[in-house]
Amino acid sequence: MKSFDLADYLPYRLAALSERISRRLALEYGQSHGLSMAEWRVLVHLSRHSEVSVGEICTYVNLEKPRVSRAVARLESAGLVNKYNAKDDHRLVAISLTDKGTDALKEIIAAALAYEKRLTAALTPKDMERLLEIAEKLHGVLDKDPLSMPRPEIDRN
Amino acid sequence: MKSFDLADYLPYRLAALSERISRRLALEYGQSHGLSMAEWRVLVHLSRHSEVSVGEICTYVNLEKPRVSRAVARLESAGLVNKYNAKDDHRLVAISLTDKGTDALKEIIAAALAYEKRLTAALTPKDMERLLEIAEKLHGVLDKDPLSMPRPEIDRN
DNA sequence: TCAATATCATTTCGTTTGCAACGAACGAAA
DNA sequence: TTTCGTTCGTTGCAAACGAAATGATATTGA
Repeated sequence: MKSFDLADYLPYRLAALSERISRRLALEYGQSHGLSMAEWRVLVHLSRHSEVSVGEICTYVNLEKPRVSRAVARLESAGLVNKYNAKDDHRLVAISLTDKGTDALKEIIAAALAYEKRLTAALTPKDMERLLEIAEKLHGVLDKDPLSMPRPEIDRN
Repeated sequence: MKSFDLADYLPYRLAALSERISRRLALEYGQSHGLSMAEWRVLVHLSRHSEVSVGEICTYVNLEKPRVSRAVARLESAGLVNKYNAKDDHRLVAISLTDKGTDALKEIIAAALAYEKRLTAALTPKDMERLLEIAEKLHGVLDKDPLSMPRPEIDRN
């Protein structure tokens, strides 16, 4: 039997690190505002785009459609977003932040940025540059692999 | 409102990359042998350790106890592992690979290593070294954060 | 020795997840 | 206009998930 150690396996290492970071980050928007990761990502997208559809949010925040749909529903009943029918195309939906959502997001973004700062403070600028460069190389491999899921729109270059 | 782009947010970037890799990898052990990620990790641990308990697997493969317990149950009914009561301490369970499990694992490990090779082929040795170094720095930040989950045993440098 | 406490694996229970099916609304072609 | 195929968002459903409860065994301390 070939020797195989999870601890040295790149996909595992990345997953473990990423999960550890994500779970810690989830406390920032979870404990303070009771949001899930999906809800947090939806809000973030809305901070930059208004009157957007569920589908657009999906491609941008890299989540499945049912998940975004349910996240939006919860955000709506929490009063953080508005949801209308799109004027021109009645299949689509037009989602926007409410004032309450805007206020909540302001706080959460501040917390999220502060948390990111704590992480990146341990890295040199060169580290950061290299990390993104390496990530790009790995994405490049997956891009050429037809069995891989498409690269998230947001993560192009 | 402060500008905030998910695309530039380190925790998101890591999560997106890691998930893309994990999902592609899952095809290797999923389509060929019908295994879940939890089952795959359990098998991997068993390739190096015999007569282990559920708890030990947990700390090593970084999964919650119910998840490992169920993974082991499925692996057992698939005939890939044996599960006895530990000789000395009857609360513990002693899990080992069967011959069938050993054979399956041999194939899966080969596929997993081949897949990893495709990824790392895009990286220089220096890249790899730097990536691990950066990961270590990020873990270091989390280690000092009491709100963060404990670092996976396996990932201690 | 015998409670009281701790540890281990499993199971229970409520929630979340994603695939697939669905109905509604659009666009194209006849 | 009508019909067919497509694209929306939502929902049904079964599987997976994790926190907490459970039951079984060990260990500790009186």
